[in-house]
Amino acid sequence: MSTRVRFAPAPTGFLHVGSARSALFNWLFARSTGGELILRIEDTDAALRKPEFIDAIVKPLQTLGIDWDEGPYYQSQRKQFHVDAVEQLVESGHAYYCNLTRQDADRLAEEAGLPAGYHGWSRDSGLPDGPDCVVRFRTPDDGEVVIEDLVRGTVRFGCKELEDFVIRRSDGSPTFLVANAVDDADMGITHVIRGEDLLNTTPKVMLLWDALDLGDKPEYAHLPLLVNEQRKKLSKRRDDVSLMEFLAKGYLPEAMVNHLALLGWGPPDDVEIRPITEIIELFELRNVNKGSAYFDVTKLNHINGEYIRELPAERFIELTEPFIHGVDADVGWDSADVRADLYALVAPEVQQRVATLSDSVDFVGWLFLDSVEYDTESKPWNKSMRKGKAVPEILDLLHERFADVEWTGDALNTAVSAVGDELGARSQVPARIAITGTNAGIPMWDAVAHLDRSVVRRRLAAARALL
RNA sequence: GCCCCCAUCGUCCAGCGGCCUAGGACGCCUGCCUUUCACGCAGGUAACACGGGUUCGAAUCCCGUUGGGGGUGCCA
Repeated sequence: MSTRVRFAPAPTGFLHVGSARSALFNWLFARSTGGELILRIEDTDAALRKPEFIDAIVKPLQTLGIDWDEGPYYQSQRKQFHVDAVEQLVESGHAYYCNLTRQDADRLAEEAGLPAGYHGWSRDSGLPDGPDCVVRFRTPDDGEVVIEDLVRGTVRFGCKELEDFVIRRSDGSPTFLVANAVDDADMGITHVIRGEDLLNTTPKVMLLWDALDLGDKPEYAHLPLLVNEQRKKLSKRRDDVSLMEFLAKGYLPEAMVNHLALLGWGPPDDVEIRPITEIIELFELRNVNKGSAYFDVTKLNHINGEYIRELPAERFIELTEPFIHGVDADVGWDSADVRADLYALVAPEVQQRVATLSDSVDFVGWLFLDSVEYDTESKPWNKSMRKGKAVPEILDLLHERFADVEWTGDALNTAVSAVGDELGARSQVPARIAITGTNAGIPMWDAVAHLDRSVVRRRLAAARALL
C-alpha cells in the first residue's frame, strides 16, 4: 500500500524552522517511499482562521521546494464531520456533557484532595447539552494505550493518567483531537510524522479512533524537537525562527533544506552537503534520532556558504542585486550609486567570501561610497596603521605616486609593492585600509582602477590625516 | 506535583555486541598557500553523564541514579 502523510500546521503566524523541519521530514518520507504528502491546515480554533496565516505557511513551503500532492485542506471546512463524530461519541456513551469551567475543576480537585485536573466530575450527571457545555471524552479507568512509535519504539500510557479531555468546546466547535482522528482516517493517512511535543496527545487520538471505530490506525513517528542554545523548544517569541526571515537575510532555500535535513538525521556515508535528490534516496525514518537538536546558525552559515560558492557567477549576481541595491538590506549608499559593471567585475571574488547573500553588502560599499569611514578603535587599524612600520610615509608616498601612475590594476599593485620595498615595510594592508576602510576584503587593485583617481588619493590623504 | 521522552566531542551527525586506543562535519587552534580577508590543503583540540547488571566481550542490551526536555488548556 502506498504511503500517505500529512503536514498539518496550525496557522499561527509565520512558519518557523521547526515546522519547516516537520514538513521536510514528511516530504522526504513521502518522496522516498513514492507516497503522497497532504497539506492540511489545522484551524479548528476560530482565532486561527486568517487568510494571511495560510499564506505564511504556503509560501515558505513553496520556496523551499516542499510540494504537496493534495490540499491544502482546511479542518474548519470539515467541521461538520467532526461535529457528527462528537455526536456519535455522545450517543454511544463514549462522551458526555459537562458545564464545569477549568476553575471549577481545579477547585473540586483541591477539595477532594486530588491532583489538579479534571476527574470526570460530570460523567454520570446526565447533564443535557447547553450553552456553557463542553463535551468530554470518557477515558477508560484502567488499561493502557500502547504506541509503537517508528522513532521512539514502544511508548505506553496508563489510561488512568488521561483525564476526560474536551472534544467539543462550549461554542460547539470540536477540538483538534477529534478533527485529527476523523481527518486522518478520512484522508487515508498511513504515517503521522510530527514533533515530539505532540507525543502526549497521541493516546487521546487513539482512544477516539477506537471509539469512533475508524479502522486501521496510522503509524506514528515523533521527531526530536529543535531547540535553542538553552536546549528549550524553539519558540517564536524568544528565538529567531522565522523561515522567511532566514531566506530574506540571504540564506538559500537549498542550503536551508540541507541543514534542516541534518537535524535529527544523517546520511550513512557522512556526506552532509549534497543534493536533495540524494537526501531523498538516503532518507529513512528508522534512522531518525531521538534526541533534540540545536538549531546552529554557525553551521547553517557554513552550509550556505558552500551552496553560494557553487552558484554560477551570473546567478550569484542576480541573487545579490536586491541586497546591493538596498532593497533587501540596509546599505549606506543610494541605489543609483551602485555601479553594476563594477559589481559584476568583483562579484566572483565576493562570492568566495560570503556566508549569506546579504553579506555581499559588506564587501562592496567602498566601491560605491564617495569616502569611507575608518574605525580607529578597531584591531586592524591598531595593528596595521597605528603600529605598522612607516605607515605615514607609505601613505604619503602612495598619494604622491598615485598622482601620475598608470591607472590600471597591475600598475597600482606594482606601485604599492614598490613603495613597500623602498621603505622596507608592508604597504599592502595600510593601502587597503586607507582605500576600503578595512583590512579584510576582495583582491582590490583591478577594482580600484575603476574608481576616480581623485577619490582614491583623497582617501589616502584622509587616512594619513588620522595618524 | 504527575505523565511522557531523551542522554556519544562546545554543536550536528556516524556507531545498531567484537572492525572503537570511538569516525565525519561545524566551531576553535597551528602551519601551508596568499597583495589583505576568505577559499583550498595539511595537522591539532575535544565526547561514550554516573552506578550496577547481562555477556567471553558493551558506546552499543537491561535496571537504577543524575541531568535535560516535552506535556499537563474550552491552543495545536
